[in-house]
Amino acid sequence: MHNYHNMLDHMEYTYSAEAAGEVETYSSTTTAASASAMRKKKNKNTRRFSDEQIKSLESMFENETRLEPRKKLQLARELGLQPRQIAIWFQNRRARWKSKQLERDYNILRSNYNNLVSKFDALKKEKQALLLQLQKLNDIIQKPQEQAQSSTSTQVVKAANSMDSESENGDTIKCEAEVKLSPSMERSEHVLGVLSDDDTSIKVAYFGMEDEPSLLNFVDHADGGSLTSPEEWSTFESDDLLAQSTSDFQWWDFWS
DNA sequence: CAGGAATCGGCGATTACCTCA
DNA sequence: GGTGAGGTAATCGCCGATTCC
Repeated sequence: MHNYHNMLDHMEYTYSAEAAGEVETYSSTTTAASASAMRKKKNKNTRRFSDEQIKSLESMFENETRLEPRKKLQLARELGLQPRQIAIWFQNRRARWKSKQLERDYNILRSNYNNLVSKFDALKKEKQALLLQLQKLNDIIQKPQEQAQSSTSTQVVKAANSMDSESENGDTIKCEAEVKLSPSMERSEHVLGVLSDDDTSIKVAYFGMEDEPSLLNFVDHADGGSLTSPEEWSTFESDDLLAQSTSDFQWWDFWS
């Protein structure tokens, strides 16, 4: 709509070849066809900026990536270039910087991602080791209880028998049997909890949580590794979700 | 004061040309 | 010497912000 201002800008443009004496100023009355012809001629006259010019432009760019109009005019005078050329150079320079920055950002992201992947793998292995350790502990605890339970059952049978035969003393014998039975039954419920795949439920169900903090500590630091710190765990709230994503779909595959 | 036209400068995409392997 | 790739100055078309009337 109102883009012609750019056309005017471009047409009134005078190029660096002017420095060599061939000043060419395009007027706003130039037709499109002749402008095209002149552009071709202009392009033939196009020369790269000198090292000194580039050096000045670069040092200016280091200070500020966008030039104020006044500074642009001043720099143009100093370097013997047109203000438009200065503006274009800064424009192209910003584009190059942005492109490089994108590349740098990409490399940083890729590096972070690789770190996360290796941490995740380490955590998976650690979890497997802990589960294995837990299972072994469970087996160790379960065996003596089974023995105790079988001996208690024998006593209960005996007690029941004696209750039948000695009904006048039955009350004391009956109480003794109940006291011996109940702890082992409760323990067997906890043992069932160990078989769950959920770590939190394991801790709560098996160790009774706050009741036995020493045991919890033992589990948390079983490997002695630094990966078990709360900060590290916070991003992995659901192992199952991550495990699913790794088995069903390698979501990072698109990088490679 | 509101609103449309004009101006300015920036950006992304692209072109034209040059240099170099 | 021809050629393709990469770099860079410049162009084009568009947009948002600001100024002018």
